[in-house]
Amino acid sequence: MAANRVPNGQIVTRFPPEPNGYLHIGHAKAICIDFGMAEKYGGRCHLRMDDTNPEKEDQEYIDSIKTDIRWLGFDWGDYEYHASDYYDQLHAIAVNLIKQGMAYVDSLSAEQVREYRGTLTEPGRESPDRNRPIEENLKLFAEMRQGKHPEGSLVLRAKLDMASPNINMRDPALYRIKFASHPRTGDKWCIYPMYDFTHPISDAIEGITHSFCTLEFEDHRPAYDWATSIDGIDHAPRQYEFARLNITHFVLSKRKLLNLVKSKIVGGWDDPRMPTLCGLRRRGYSPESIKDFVNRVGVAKVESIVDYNLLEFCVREDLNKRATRMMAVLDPVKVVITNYPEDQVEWLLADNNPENPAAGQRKIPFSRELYIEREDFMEVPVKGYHRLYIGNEVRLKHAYYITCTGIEKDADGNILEIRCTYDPESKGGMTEDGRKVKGTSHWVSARHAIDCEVRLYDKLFLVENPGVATGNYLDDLNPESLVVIPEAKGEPALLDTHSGDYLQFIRNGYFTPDSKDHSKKHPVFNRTATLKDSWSKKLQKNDR
RNA sequence: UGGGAUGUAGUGUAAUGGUAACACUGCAGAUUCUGGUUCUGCCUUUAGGGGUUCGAGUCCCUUCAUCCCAGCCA
Repeated sequence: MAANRVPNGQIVTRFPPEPNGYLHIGHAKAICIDFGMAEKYGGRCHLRMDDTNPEKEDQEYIDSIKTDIRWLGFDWGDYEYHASDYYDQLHAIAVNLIKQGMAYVDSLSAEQVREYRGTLTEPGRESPDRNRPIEENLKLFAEMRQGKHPEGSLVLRAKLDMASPNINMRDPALYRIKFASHPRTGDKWCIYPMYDFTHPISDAIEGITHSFCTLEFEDHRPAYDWATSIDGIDHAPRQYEFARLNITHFVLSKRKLLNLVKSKIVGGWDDPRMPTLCGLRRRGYSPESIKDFVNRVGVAKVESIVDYNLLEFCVREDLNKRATRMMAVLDPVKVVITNYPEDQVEWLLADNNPENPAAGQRKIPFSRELYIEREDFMEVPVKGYHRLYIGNEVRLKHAYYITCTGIEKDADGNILEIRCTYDPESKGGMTEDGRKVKGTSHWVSARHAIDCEVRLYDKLFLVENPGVATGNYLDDLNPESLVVIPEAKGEPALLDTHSGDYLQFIRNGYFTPDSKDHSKKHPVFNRTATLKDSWSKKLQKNDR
């Protein structure tokens, strides 16, 4: 995109987050564009904190933003800036503007400014202060800086065009008074520059060539072009707009995300159901899957809503390649292999990842009493069911073929244990005679099993566009977005997993140890995504 | 009713004025020691109407639809 505009091919971009919230997947799109363009054309990308509103901004956010960008795999090198680095320069430029009669101090109240601005269809009127003498402007502006005037009493405005059809050009505010302490400049300033003034000039100072931003800034481009053409600014970056990322079943507005956190609907910014980068990370998403997703979505100027399915496809595709396969039983029922020696234990070999032989193998213990998934047995099998039922033979993954001979129930009819026999010839999961066994179940040896907590995460919202039909996105919350299984049974090797590991619990989905709560003493696994499940789909169809 | 943008399968994104395509979803089937993976096939597209042209998704006119803008937020 327009890289040929730069003579030596050196393009310079910037990612300019406002540190007033955590980065989410929508920002990931911007990051991929800003850093990606620079990478692609052999340029560089600056990280610049757009910190011009001390009331909303916080060091906590600054730190998290840097962590998240690095996690995604991007590096701004030494090019780390803050809009607040330019406060002195910005101030000098403003003073010059006043001297040239191009800016004035306005004493209209905020309400009055609004009235004078006119409406979308009617032009505005000029402020009575618009022609205040330059000397007076200079004096007042100096006093503003010295803290001699209360917040809201005065504002510095550019003298542009009150009749402009573009409201952003009707004498935009350049500086406002705020007696707020800034995370970086402390109490040095009590006047702070506005976005339309700060952003373009910061871009110019840094030698940015391509300033990418979202569509809503399109209307600000004339203001951007004005600010970068102020006398003394010798570099003219150009602004390009692209559409924001929207994803079905998600909300991506800072306000709504903040509300989810504050109202404790989720556990925090890094709750695995949040679309924040820290949330997705804790959920078990790899940075590669997120970047792949963003690349597949593409860049355009049409407002669009991407199907959540595409995101899930991207994680699954990536995790399928890299996740270590393990076995865990979430809803255990006991299986007793009646012809297997009481005290015998065999350590069977299992592939860590069939998609990647280099991942090696590990050993899992097999014994007479096992757990399998409750839904892997049916007393009265439905049509097409090829798992365990009385008389049927199935394979225990990596182990043996077993045939169900009977079950034992309690007084209420609950299945207590399933009795089976095994075929010693089928060790490793196959036989010489090549007979077909359709069903394969995962399992865990009862005496070797470890107890673990498993957190089953699902979409936070039930509908594609939360709030659109109901009027309130909170009405569309999925009550089952988190289902906790306090005591799942897992194979022993699960004890050796760590935060950041990508796992697949065979036939159950992709999981990762929780970065906050997981420990050897109390293993906790978060479900990143389910496996595709054509069987339950088929069942549902048969029900209808 | 001011200004700025945008309309291509269900979704997202491509197509020097020259056969409308790719991915996801959905559906059907094959393979499989995960009902996963993999593979095969199918469904469905240029907002409407005019015009220019041998030929239009692309150029022109027009209509319609959608989004953004009236912070001393970014």
